[in-house]
Amino acid sequence: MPTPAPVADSALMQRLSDSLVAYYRDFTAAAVKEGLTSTQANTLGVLSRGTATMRELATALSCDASNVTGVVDRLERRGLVNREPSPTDRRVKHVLLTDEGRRAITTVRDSMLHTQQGLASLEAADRDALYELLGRAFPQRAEG
Amino acid sequence: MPTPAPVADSALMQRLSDSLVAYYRDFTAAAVKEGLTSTQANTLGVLSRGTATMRELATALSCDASNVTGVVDRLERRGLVNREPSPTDRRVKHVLLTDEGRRAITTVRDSMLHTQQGLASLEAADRDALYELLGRAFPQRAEG
DNA sequence: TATTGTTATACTCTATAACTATA
DNA sequence: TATAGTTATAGAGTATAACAATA
Repeated sequence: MPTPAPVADSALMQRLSDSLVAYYRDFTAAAVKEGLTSTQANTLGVLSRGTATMRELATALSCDASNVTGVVDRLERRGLVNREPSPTDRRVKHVLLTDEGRRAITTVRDSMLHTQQGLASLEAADRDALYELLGRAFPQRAEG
Repeated sequence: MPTPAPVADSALMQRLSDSLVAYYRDFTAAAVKEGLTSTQANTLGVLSRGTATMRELATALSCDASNVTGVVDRLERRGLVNREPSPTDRRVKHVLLTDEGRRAITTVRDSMLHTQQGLASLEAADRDALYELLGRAFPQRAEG
């Protein structure tokens, strides 16, 4: 047989699911080591890309805005984020990562050993290819 | 410059995170359309590969065994799974997908349009490459 | 009128600890 | 003694609906 049969769509979907489960397990375990839930760590991850309003956080976290209040409450109580009023719209609050919050999310990422080892097992060209393929298969939606 | 600079590890981690978030969002939305939580749909997905004991479900779902009782309770109440006693060990219960449960998880998978469209936008050779790279980056652990 | 953030409420998910039945 | 599954409990995540303040 000159060429192997193409991967069935369902097999690729299944492998994506398996990869997600493995990644999420690694991420959650790393978060727990820092005393964080996966939602809390995910929130810090969003904020590590830049300040966001409560509303923007809800969008990024794919959850209702009412949930963000509690999540940010708990993070703020632990000194990992701050709420600051918007200077231009008194309804809006900006959420910022504190230095301690930035340290926490960095530690979480550095603790994802399974994922890091898996990626490190690929050659540089293969990592580039994976990066490229993921970018095409999961194009990021335009934001705000 | 003859060759492009290799993708930074942090950039690849970030893209992996973004891609899996997009996948998970699609999966959760598809589950909600079927009246399922993501945990419930994930449980049906595990069972679609074959029967599992309560203990095996806990391992596959990466959660404590005590949680599985409630998750399976709710699925069973809706007729999506059944519990059957093991013929060889009276402590053990096997969880089976019903026809309705199999229909539900199939519908969920068929409803993941964003993911399907993303994958369909790749050529066959690229889908094969993605399948292969994910398999190497996230090798599945040996199971019981 | 519409939007931002919050509160109240109810359900689900999750871990820990203690328990029963069985091996 | 150890294991499978359950129950009790408490904390966290989630959606819906209603609300006050602001635009």
